[in-house]
Amino acid sequence: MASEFFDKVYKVVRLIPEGKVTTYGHIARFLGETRSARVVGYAMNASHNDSSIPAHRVVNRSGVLTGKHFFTGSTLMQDLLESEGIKVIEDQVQSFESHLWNPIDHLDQEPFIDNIIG
DNA sequence: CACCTGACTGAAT
DNA sequence: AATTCAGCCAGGT
Repeated sequence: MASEFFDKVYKVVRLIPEGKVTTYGHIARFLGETRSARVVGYAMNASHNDSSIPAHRVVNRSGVLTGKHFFTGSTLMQDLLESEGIKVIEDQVQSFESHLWNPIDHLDQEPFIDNIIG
């Protein structure tokens, strides 16, 4: 059962393009809850069952795959990212900033984002 | 019903 | 520069 906040988190995560990643903090900030980054992570945990949510594209602010332990197998999260063209070494996304997709940067370009904030 | 914990982060010390 | 603290939400004990 997802709260309104969780629901928004899921919608944002689903918008992350292939080959891109974003962070818990960016999502939280985008939703106007800068300090709820932790809850974003918790939302991902809660959404663990929903395969439509590309949780592997969400990493922490350093580009580290903090949530990989929650994926089946020890390297699935990394494999998924690498299959999208993102190189990962020791749980750390390489060229992290160049792969970073910040939803806030797309506020003007992505009309459907308005639906999320609603 | 009170307390603890967790895929985090920015500010304060 | 490194470490600690507080804040956020939901679910479990």
